[in-house]
Amino acid sequence: MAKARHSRFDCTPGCSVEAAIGLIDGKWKSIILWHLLSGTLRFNELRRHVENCTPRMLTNQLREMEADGLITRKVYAQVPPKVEYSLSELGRTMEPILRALKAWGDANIGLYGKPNGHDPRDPA
Amino acid sequence: MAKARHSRFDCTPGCSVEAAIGLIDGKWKSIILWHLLSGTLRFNELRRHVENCTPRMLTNQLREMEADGLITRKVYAQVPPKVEYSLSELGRTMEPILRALKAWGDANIGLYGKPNGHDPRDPA
DNA sequence: GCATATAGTATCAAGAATGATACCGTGGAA
DNA sequence: TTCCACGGTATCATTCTTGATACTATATGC
Repeated sequence: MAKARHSRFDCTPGCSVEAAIGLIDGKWKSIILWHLLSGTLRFNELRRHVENCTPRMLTNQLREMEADGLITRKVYAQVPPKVEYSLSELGRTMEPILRALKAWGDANIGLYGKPNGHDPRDPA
Repeated sequence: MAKARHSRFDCTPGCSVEAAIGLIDGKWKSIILWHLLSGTLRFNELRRHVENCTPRMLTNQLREMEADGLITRKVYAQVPPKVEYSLSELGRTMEPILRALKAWGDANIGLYGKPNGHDPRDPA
């Protein structure tokens, strides 16, 4: 988060929920985390996995998650460069969340996607 | 979502994750859903639960979630008006996600908040 | 000498999300 | 007669987020 969209300070009952979601609500974060669940990936590997994500955004999201302690960045002093991203221990603790999201999506994706091959809101 | 921040159409492997999170990434949505887990609430009850949320935003988020089929809006023909919000059946299926978020937040909230009773960034 | 691959960065622009504030109708209570 | 509660809406402004595009350094292979 460039600047916390979900505040981390108030503590109404929904606070913890807010806190947790605040860490994964970047446009690509959940997807990145999901892919990292399967193992370490290099920058360009991530780019290939997360299509349509510009390098700027990818760097952005990775840096934010690194700052949040969710992922680890390992740089190899090589040329051409080699940088590996992986889940930190903390990041791994998000696995239940990610799996719950995945499960829900798998179960309900038909609702707003391709029940009959196209989305109703899709003009084509 | 005024306009889907998380696209609902691509289908890279992280797709379902994206789809699920797309429905709850409004600034207040997860919190609203969390409170509705405990039962039906009226508009102003929600306002009291979700502090700092302007009526405009509350309406906004509620309408979006209604459009997404997550919540149900029941209007009573009374004066003064009475409107009740509750989780739809679909909304209820999000409970595992919400609980996972809550569990994570509860376990890790100390990381970025009040490890010693107050936030260091809190002026008071 | 030249192109290639890697892991980014810089700059600018657009678009989306959120906030602040004021306002609405109505029926009942004071 | 005036005020309040309820469930919002309207309008404007601001801030946050995201995208597009071009660009960098350097060792290696051709």
